[in-house]
Amino acid sequence: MPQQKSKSTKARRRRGMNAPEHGPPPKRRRRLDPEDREREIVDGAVAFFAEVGFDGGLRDLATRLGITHQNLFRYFPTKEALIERVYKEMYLDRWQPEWETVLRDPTKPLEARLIDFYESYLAAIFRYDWVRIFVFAGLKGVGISQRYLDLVQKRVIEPLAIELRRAAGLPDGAALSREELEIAWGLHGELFYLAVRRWVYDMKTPDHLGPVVKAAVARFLKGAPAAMRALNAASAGSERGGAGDTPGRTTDRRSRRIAAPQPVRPR
Amino acid sequence: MPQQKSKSTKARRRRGMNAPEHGPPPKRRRRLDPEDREREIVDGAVAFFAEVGFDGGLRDLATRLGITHQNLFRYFPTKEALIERVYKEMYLDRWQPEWETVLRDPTKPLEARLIDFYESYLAAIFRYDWVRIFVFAGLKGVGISQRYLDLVQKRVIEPLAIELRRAAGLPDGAALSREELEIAWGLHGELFYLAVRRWVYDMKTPDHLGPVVKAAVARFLKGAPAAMRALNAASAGSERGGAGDTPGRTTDRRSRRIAAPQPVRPR
DNA sequence: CAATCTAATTACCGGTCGGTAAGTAAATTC
DNA sequence: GAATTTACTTACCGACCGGTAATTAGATTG
Repeated sequence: MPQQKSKSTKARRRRGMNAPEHGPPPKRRRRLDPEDREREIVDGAVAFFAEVGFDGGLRDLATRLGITHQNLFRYFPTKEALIERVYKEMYLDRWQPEWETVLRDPTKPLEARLIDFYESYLAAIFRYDWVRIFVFAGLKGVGISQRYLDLVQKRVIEPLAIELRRAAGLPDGAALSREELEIAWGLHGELFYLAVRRWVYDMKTPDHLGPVVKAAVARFLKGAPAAMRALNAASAGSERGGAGDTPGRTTDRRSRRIAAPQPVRPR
Repeated sequence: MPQQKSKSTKARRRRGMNAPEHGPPPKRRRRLDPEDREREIVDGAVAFFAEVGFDGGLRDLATRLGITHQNLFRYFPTKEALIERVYKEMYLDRWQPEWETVLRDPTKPLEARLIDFYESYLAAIFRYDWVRIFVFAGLKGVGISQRYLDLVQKRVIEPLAIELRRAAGLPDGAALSREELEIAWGLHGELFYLAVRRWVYDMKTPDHLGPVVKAAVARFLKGAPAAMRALNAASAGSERGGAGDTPGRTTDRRSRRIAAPQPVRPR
């Protein structure tokens, strides 16, 4: 790691041009402050790998940045290290802890909480870079995206499932079954798939997410509590008919719990 | 195209061993009938590219098949041609026209139709190979996966949206708005995202899809017709607020139809 | 201005990629 | 059995990959 130099000279930095200079490279050699250059490299790498995937060549990336590919090695010892940095920027540094509190805020109705959460969440991830890199990483089998989804499950899906239980008037406390989690994943999946359609398959999608989120949440909440109740069908019948037409298999539900040893109780 | 030989000798084919021989390659040279070899190559390519993506090397693929990579060129003039063949097998040849009729069958209630359709559809696509190649192809920007999704929209999503209109007691005939389509995409996306969680992110998902499909459809139908009605809010009041809180734009909704040009990739 | 420091470069390496050309061997035919 | 056909292989090519080593040049300092 050659960066982070004397630090006494750090004050008088900041030259003029910092734009990535996409066009024809200036003949004159640009000598940047290491942290500026590193910033450019990381940002460029995010955009580059999002577009072509992690098999993209370092020479191509360097060309986009207006530098030679060797210069990359001054900042990252290996391609893998650069990719790790991209992951970090995308998934570790961008998780907002408030999300977890918004979902549990008892002063607001569940519908408002879900709308607030998903509007904020989508504002963070509904982007070309984020979605595509996330999918690339998943296909590559990189552990970080799997761990990210585990985080989503623990901090979003499980709390939401518990709220749904409450909204359905069901007793709390028992571990969440896989089927209960699947209900909560439904809303999440619907919205994420919208992002995939947009950024992976380049389909036309609504311009503004707000109305879509509101509609999806409202629709979701109209069916989800009843579905939770249907899972725990031992107690009460469905409230409007229609959904309860496949009543079987709900008796042994308690037997196949999720493996999670820890009680999902929010901290 | 070297295959498809004299055809007069086609009758006396079929040697013994046809298994892909995954283990140590037999020292003796296997001389296969061209169509058998081609079948092995295509099947092997599907499995191989599904695993590592289309950047996987032909030498690796050939090694798995127990042949040399040159032999591949006897059957496919270029790597791209092989990949095209994989697409064809996966997406063109596996579409079942009955799907389109099942959805419109007027003798069954909509819920039963949706359950039948999605159980059949998922039985076809909820597979490691299919899902991963579909996602790989989308990221690569290959036209075929985009065209496939256009097909899905035309043959599944649009008919479903029309059925939802009917179920909501709305007048038929007018062109479908983007928002109406988005409702129908919701169910589809929820189920496809389940496949992505399973085959791309290697998460635990329910073992049997039947109950999941039934639950998702039932839940969906509890909210979707109301959402359709909320979109055409001019007629009746929404039954619980929420979705209709951006009431403007519903009047000129007819003006921005699906054909809208929409700026691609604003970024 | 020369001296210094170091960001960024040119030059190069072994390995692998998709693809070509020539040779080899397994089946068929007589 | 010998001749023939052709499925398959070995040998090789230029281009490009990630990565190393030596060199150049832009800014700062005296």
